[in-house]
Amino acid sequence: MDGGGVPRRIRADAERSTARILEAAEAVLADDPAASLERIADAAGLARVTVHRRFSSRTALLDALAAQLNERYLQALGEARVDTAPPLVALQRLTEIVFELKLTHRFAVGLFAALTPEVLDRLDQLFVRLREAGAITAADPAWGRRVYLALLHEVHELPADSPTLAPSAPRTRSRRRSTCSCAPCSARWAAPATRSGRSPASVPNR
Amino acid sequence: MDGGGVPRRIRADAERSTARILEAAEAVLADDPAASLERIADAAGLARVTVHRRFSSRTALLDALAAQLNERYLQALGEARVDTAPPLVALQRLTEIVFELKLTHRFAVGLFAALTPEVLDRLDQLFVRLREAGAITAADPAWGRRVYLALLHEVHELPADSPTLAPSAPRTRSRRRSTCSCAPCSARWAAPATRSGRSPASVPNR
DNA sequence: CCATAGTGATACTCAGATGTATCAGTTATA
DNA sequence: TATAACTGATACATCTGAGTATCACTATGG
Repeated sequence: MDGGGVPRRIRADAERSTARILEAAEAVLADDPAASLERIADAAGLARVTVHRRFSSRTALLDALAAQLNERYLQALGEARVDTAPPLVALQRLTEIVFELKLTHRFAVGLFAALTPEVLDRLDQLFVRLREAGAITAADPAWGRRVYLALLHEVHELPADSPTLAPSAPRTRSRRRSTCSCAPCSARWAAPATRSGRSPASVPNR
Repeated sequence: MDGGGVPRRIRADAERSTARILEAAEAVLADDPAASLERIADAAGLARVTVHRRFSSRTALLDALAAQLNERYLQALGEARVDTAPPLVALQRLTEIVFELKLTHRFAVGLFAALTPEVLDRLDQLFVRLREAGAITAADPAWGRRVYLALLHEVHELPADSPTLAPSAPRTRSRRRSTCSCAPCSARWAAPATRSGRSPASVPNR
């Protein structure tokens, strides 16, 4: 399936465009998952047509975002040496990195089934080791992983002025789109295709 | 602002329609938050025009869903006697009800800022009482509330065959839209207005 | 039973988004 | 420098959904 077609070398400057698009997409979509490709292109400082050239479809772009997140996760798992370091040490290292990931990949992080089985498995393995070490008691490692990620998520959703946390890291809490914190406003959940408001939120009040 | 307009009595008939629409909307939107009003109307067994007659706009419909959720929450808080019962007892009662709410109001539950300050305050008060009773140590009741809801949410997101839970309640886990569990498929996140796939998810893998 | 509220069917308008095509100009790189 | 890749601008075609209006029909409830 590689076909012996023409190599069609990719210019360095095109790769930069791709990177800028991905970056802009993450930023814009984190703020409004229903944002149009045009807004993403604007944020990237490129024309909409260029986005279409780099990504055959909107879906392809979103897939790329998910793939990027998984790469970062694998990188984080490697850096934290989750397979070899003492589990509690690994957990702390991982936490710092994942926390950062949740800030920088707010959109991708909210994608359904964003994480590949490989990433999930490696996370689960850490919880297996935590259990073996007696650090946790939960029988099911997947459950441990879910709770872990859920709690991290809640922390990262906390308002900046929360008395509970006094984070050292810079917290650029843009609180989604500022115009849409109110119930009626935010309720304009992903209005499929109209002039009416848009903007949703992945993990809200509940 | 009530204007002395014509009373325009509302027929019982119409109220039933409204209820059916809300019910259908919750079901359809839980499966696909970007679903069109047409699909909702279909699910309700009504014409799309009727939906527009009952709710002036899509936004109005979503607002109604949020309002309904808040009503249910207030009702739950009342039934659990969170203000008077021993806090741990209240917590358990509340948990059962909220757990049910998360199943029956999967969409509204995912709306950003769905819960009114009133509901949040009353929930927080319970955590204040829990702390006073020594049941928990968290300083910030809002944080307790968030963790509580987040964990409940994770439980309700667990796959039906999880070894961790052996729930007594019937668990109709439709796993969102069955066609869209895979990454590429689910990545078709709220494509604003095209023939390409749709369907997102409010609280996914992370 | 009858005035009236409610409904479905149909046909619109309007806006926004995706995706394609073309072409002229610009930039990287061998 | 010259080829090929990349880009922006522009113009389209197409689709989908929201929202409105009209009219004939049905069901409610006093």
